[in-house]
Amino acid sequence: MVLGRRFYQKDTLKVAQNLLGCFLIRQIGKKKVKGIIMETEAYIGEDDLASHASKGKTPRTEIMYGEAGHAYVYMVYGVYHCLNIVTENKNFPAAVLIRGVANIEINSKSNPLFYSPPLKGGEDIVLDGPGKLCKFFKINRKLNDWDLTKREKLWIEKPSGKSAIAKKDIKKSKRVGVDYAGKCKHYLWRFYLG
DNA sequence: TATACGATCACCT
DNA sequence: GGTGATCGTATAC
Repeated sequence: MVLGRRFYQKDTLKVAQNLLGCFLIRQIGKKKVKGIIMETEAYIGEDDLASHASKGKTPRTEIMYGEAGHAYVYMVYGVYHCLNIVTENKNFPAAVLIRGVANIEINSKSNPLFYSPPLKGGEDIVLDGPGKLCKFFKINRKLNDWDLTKREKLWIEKPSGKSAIAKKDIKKSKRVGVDYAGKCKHYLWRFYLG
């Protein structure tokens, strides 16, 4: 079942945790890649000094001020892309960064369709880090502002049945790479499984 | 127009 | 553990 608009319109910290265990799905033509979301981070509001929106609305960050359920894709260090999903209401800049995905499945036995990083094959693949993740899923700036509720190209599905993720299985920690964010760097807004 | 820097990763020691 | 790659943004001039 595809996650709809309402799923993303909730409190960002909730959405970040609810996304754990869901499937991130990328389709290009008939080729499909699917993985379980293992790690997320929340970026909330202009008061969050770690967020790109802390400096206000710009052409780059305006996506975060837009409708929930859209992708915010940006480039870091001139090399890697990061995938975020916009949350909460319009005009409030918030998003969830997808940092880690595991148990990758590819629905084609022939040739690696997607870029194959030097990882172990099969379903043991773990993409730890937004850069690797985006390389593998072929996520780039063309998908910036993409609507994830459309079930095309890129979307997220809930596992069938009740979510098996128990609260106790969700671990929290400080976010990564935000030492410059003052008091905000202490926030435990990174969530992960395992 | 120019400059500084970062929500990272791979490779080195 | 430390560093270099590398480029889109924001900011300053």
